[in-house]
Amino acid sequence: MYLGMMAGHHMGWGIIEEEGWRKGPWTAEEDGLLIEYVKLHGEGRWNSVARLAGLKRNGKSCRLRWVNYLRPELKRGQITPHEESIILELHARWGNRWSTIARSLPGRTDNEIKNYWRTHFKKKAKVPSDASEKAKNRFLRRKQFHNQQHQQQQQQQHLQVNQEEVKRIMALLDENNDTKIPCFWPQVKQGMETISIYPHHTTDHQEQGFYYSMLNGNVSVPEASNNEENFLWDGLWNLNDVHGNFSSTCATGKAS
DNA sequence: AAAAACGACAACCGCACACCA
DNA sequence: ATGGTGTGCGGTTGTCGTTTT
Repeated sequence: MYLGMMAGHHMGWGIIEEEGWRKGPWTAEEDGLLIEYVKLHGEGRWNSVARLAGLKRNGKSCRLRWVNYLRPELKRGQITPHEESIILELHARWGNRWSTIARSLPGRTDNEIKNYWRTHFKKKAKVPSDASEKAKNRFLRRKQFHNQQHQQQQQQQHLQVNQEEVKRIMALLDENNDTKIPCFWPQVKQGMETISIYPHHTTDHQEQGFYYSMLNGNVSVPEASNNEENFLWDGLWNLNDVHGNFSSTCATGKAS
């Protein structure tokens, strides 16, 4: 039930609330006023917009319109297959933490991702006996097996990463100013295994260390990651992968 | 051709949290 | 300590266009 619609009176589907706030779809004129406001005053202080910009919209509405639609850095167009795979992987990891997922997809909003998920995957995700559920179970069994093996191994030897290779890759990422975009997290051969490197998002790479994610889903979390969320980076699995082939994922480090 | 169902997207709501006086 | 304000998040709903029956 749409309370605003009941409380206010219609102007098409553009509603004036009793308090005087407009609701419903934004007009081009309102968009223009909001853009002008942000140009002059920057983002934030949304409750001042009505007064300063002459908009009959409350602060929440203004913020939402800006964040989800008017921001210049927003990416338009369809979600790409690559973005889709990231959404799937991060949703498997974090559940409905849309804003967290959105931080890994530059130019996409939490609202957009949420809508996309609901439209494309919610029904599938509800069915517990489908192929992806079976794949997940296979994954968990496999992961458990590898964890047991690696626990023994890691007690004996500390993981030594090819530091030179890591530095080289990080320099490349920096050059491209690309460290926040999970287009490709590089992988480094480490003995028999391939390791994906997730850069820690601070300025000093020397001190931060990196997150490692083994191709086989096993994981070593270095000293630098000391909170719960980092610790959760114990490898990702791909909902798409119904055949049980588990790939290293193109995950991202935390956005700042 | 018309109605129903569906999909995509925009926008609202309630709640929680941070900050400040 | 507390109440007010601003902001962000996740859930939900409404609208509209397209597809299916």
